[in-house]
Amino acid sequence: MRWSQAFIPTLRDDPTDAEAASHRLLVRGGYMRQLMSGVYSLLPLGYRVRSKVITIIREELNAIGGQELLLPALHPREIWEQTGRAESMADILFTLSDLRGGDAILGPTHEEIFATVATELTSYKQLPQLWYQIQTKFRDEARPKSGLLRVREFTMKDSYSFDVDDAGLDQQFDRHFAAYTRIFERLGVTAVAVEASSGAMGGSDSIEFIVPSPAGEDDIAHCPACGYAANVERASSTIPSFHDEPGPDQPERFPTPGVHTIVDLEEFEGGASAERQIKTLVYVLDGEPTLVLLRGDHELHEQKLQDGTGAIDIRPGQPDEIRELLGADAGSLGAVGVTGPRILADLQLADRSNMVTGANLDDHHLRGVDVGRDIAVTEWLDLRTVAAGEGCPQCGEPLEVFRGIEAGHIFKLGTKFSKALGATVLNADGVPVPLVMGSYGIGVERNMAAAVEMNHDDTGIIWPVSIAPYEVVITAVKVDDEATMTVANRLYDDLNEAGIDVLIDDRNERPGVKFNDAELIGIPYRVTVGPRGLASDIVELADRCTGEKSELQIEAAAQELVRIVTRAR
RNA sequence: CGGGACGUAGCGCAGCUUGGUAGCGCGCAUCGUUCGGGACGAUGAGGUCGCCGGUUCAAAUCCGGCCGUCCCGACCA
Repeated sequence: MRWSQAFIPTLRDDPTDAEAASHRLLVRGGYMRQLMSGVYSLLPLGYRVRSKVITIIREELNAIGGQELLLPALHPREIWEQTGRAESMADILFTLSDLRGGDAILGPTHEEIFATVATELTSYKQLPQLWYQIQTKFRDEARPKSGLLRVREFTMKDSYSFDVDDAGLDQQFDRHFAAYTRIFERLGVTAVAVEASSGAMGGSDSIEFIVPSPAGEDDIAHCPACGYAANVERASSTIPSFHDEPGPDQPERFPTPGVHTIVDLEEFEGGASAERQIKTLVYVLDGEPTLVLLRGDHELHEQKLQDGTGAIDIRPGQPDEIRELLGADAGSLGAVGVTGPRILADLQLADRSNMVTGANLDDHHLRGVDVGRDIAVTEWLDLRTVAAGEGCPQCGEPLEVFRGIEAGHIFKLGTKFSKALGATVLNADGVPVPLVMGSYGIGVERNMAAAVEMNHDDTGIIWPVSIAPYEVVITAVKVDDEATMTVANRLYDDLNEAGIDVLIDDRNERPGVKFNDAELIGIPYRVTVGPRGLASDIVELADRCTGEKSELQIEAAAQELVRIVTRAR
């Protein structure tokens, strides 16, 4: 491509509304433009990167036996009602109606539709099957952000596996794990595999691939010693057990005027340290008020609450709901003697005694509470948020917590969707069994952004060769110098012929402008052709990643570049 | 959905307090001089001041409503 003919609208200034590095650089480098919140147009450079990402994904999926197909983005609402997700995912569904008055949904993911197609499978002999597509998803995110990292319309590679039993699913899951590992390697992003919550997907097991980055939105608990890694939505940890002094035979109520928080009670004369307090929260789970208990210094993780209870709709109770339920305001709540609502308690409260909690009477608390004796716990769950420094659940060494971008997610779905939609086959015994499904997703544009987050500097993007829009840029220093253009054009032709993606900067601009643009858009190799080098029969090679410069003999330049680029791919 | 900020030329911004001809830098076009790390001079083109309504002789500016965008939080694959 000749830069003079290309549409590469680079900007001198950073766009003000772009915070994340990938957002800022992709806009400034002329890769994309925003159309509306969370919706972007990919310009020629952006489209080239996207195509390369897709090619890599496609190659790796084909390598594990995936069959590519294409399903609609427009779905009838009824199918989504059959699995209950019209309701459970309602807040992110784009919905529309057609001329017949029917309701339609723009697909946010495709489990329902793949399962529908899979109803045509009839025998275990046809299994396993692995189908995938590379297709546009629509999710009406409450808060799109950070350019391509969190958008409302995006391309996803989603694959779905169908097996007759769990053993088959496990195999397909493991194959995807390996394929994903190769994909991220080839994309030039380091992704860490972590245990994750399945969220709205349901199913038994799921693994996220997380690219460490402060621009991400997921917190990962990681053990440097043994390699344990889990999203905090799911991570557990060990903490020292707490030794309780013996307490009274029954709880004692005492006045605590003005005490409304854990900290207040710690500082209150006759109060207790946070470790000795029981925090009582009121949540409404699918319309049902529920008490949630944790140790005073522990934070609830709502995803754990949702996963642990299977609730679809989950929210903190309103002040009036709390008062109606317990007869007191937040700050004086407790579960002692409460019998109506469900009481969910964090595991760390088990066997604790002589603790302090609210008395369900404003400005009063109870001391000497023995959890097992005094509170009618309905269910014990892991509800607390893991914190850095706590013990690894596998080896006990201190955990680290880091931020990252969810670059991919693979799920063992089980039979949730096949049962709901009637996708069954006959097994070897002639008995109809629901297909055992897995689903596996990678966000294409999100991975482009993740690659930029990981690979950039002050002057611009540093693309991995594998997904760079062009592998080589030839910078012709002086376009009205005949010798320069002869050499530059010949090199351009030779590289093109050798199958190298090459861009020649033949614009009539000053060299500084060209160098800066080349670095901004992040082409891995820049070859400078100009009178200065030509005088000694050389062109200059600059490596965008290392910053190193070297000289190439003109006659050997094309061959040498082909060798370098081919090796780096 | 809660909190905060912003909307004026392709991009980055000033002007608004105190109402009166819409400005600056970059970019763009033409010409000239330049040319190995974002040149210089000259001459130009380009704007329903987010939208609707109100006040006023007069609104980018004051008032009301709406829309849009970003950031923090909540939520989310």
